[in-house]
Amino acid sequence: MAHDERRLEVLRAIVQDFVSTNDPVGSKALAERHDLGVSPATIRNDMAVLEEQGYITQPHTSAGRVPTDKGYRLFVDRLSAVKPLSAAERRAIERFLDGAVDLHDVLGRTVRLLAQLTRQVAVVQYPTLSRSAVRHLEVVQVAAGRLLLVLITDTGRVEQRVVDCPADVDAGAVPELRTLLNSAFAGVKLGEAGDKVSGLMETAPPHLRGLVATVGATLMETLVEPSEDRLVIGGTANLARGSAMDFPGTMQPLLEALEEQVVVLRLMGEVDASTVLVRIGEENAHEALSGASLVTVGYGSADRSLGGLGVVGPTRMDYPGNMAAVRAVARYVGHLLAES
Amino acid sequence: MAHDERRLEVLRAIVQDFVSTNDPVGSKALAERHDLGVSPATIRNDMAVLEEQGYITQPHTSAGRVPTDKGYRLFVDRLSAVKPLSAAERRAIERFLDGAVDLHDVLGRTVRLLAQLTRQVAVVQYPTLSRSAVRHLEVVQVAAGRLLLVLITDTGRVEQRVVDCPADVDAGAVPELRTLLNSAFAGVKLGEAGDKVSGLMETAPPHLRGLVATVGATLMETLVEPSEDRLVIGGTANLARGSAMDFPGTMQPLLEALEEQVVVLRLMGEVDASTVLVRIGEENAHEALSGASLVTVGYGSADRSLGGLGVVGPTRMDYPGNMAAVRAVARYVGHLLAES
DNA sequence: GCCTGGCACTCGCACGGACAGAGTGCCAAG
DNA sequence: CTTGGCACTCTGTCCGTGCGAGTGCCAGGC
Repeated sequence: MAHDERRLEVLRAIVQDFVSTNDPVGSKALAERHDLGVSPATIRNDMAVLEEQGYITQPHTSAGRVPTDKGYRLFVDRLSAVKPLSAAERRAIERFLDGAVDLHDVLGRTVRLLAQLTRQVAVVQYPTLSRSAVRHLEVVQVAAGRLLLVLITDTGRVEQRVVDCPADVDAGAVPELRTLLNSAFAGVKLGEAGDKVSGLMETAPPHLRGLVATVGATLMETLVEPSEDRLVIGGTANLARGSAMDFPGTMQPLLEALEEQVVVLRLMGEVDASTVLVRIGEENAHEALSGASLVTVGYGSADRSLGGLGVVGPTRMDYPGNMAAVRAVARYVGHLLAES
Repeated sequence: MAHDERRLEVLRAIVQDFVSTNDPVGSKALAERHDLGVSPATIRNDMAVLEEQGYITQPHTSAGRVPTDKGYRLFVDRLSAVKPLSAAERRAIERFLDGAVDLHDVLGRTVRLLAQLTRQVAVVQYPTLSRSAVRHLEVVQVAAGRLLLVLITDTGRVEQRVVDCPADVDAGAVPELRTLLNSAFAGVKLGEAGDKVSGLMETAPPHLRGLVATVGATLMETLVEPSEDRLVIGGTANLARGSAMDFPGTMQPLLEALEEQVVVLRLMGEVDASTVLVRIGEENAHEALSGASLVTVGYGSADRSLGGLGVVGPTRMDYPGNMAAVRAVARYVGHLLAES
């Protein structure tokens, strides 16, 4: 029925106008700025229905309408067209990300790029350890009874741990240990490394047994536990830009939640590389995020996902634009890390 | 002259009251809250002089007085007693920092600790590469013509670079190269490594020459250039706490400057482990920092400084408290990194 | 049956005047 | 040099008013 369709069109217009102007939008302004082909009065009727259904609301009795979380949700699910990036933006992505020297650099550039592209807070998760594979294990003796263990993954991530050994370590044993560990672990996915550790205890030559036991314990912690899924955050200055309206009172709780990382990390756990996931306002169970929206997606090659990235901003954000930017950046980063 | 001394006492009282209440302080309130032994009228006279000398100012004709940057400066230089940390705080430092597993973890904990202790934005510089020494160099072949170079410093910092070689690398050459590099560089201070690289070109066995040349070039970049003096920042949520008054309008420029890092890094270059450096408001040449104060100090062992750390906040901050916290944390971190 | 123009109504907000309170500067006296 | 007193100058607040935006509803037209 044309009737229902126009009503959705009205909702779309409201969202678009409100996002770009940050003012509650009234029936008259809507009729002027969009070719809806009907008069303000008709739009008012539609708005009344939309409000009854919970898609929009009015801040005060005599102000225009503002989308609710539910309204944004409908907009994102059914009303927003994919918004292709401009050629300039595509070029910016390449120019920005190429020439990164190591993983840290890639992620640092990514977060700055995303923040700049979307003018929101950007968040990038370090490649999750358990999904990567061991490329190399390095053992360095830093003192008589102290070894430094360095793990290099095929995503370029480096983890290090100091291992205190009960007895002094024979210098000659270190290269042996290194060879042993590498032949056992090279190429093994971190999530599956736990079994190997116990296997190694038995097959190791006798004179290395003690050492392997000690090192193995630390290795277990490092490999198996998803100990620190780190997060890189950037563009927090963007929060302070339109703040007054966007975040009621203060944005302190939001900043705290971002620094806390754990909340965002949990959300990142749900991402997947094929679809951009949008969480709007109250949909985020966590209180501090209830006034914010997240646009996230997984990155990685086709066969495995490495981690997630995305942006955080006020519910009043440019969803189509941000979704496009997030997806494009994730694709590029995925390729970059897959080939290295 | 007792006269002058009391005037300074008045300034101290003004700073203390203003810092704790965030309200311009008037003569009457001062007389009540502090035992200055004189009447409000006398204090008014002193205030008039202090204002003429530029130490305080009044926001409006009929409001109390507020310290100027110059006033804070005098306070910091001559009026503030060292404020020892409470036993609880000392314990918090130890409990918080012990149990860190690697360098990244140490710095992450440090920045959180400082932010929590001072309720300001905390900033910690990664140990500057040029002041550290090489502990180990690792070479890993990740593809036929591609090597991964991992540098481990004695401060526990790890740097990695991918090296693309023009020709395929013989697998047997990798261990040789590793041994060669380590015997040449182990223990060498990074700042002095440049000479070694050129020396190495000549002394290397003929079949490794080409490889050494390629790897050497990358090594030079990594070792000699103070490429990325990274910064860890935390507690930005503290900026949003008292914001309204503390930062005129928006704190966006300050957040941007912090993310930019370069401004703060330059300031960090001037620190030294023996004295806590305080920069107040306009003393920071940079515009974005003109409304903020920095309290910084170097950390490291007695014989060499590794980097700087500190806090950033509104000029209206608890200088003695922050100075004490910054110094105490720097000492502890210095010890921690020196022994590892 | 749906759209439209008209109209009365409701608020929020900006403006302006009045007022109280805080704080000062100055002066004359101790 | 200090002190109490006093007049003065502001700011912040409260209130009342008017305006404008926007709505909801109704009766008439396509």
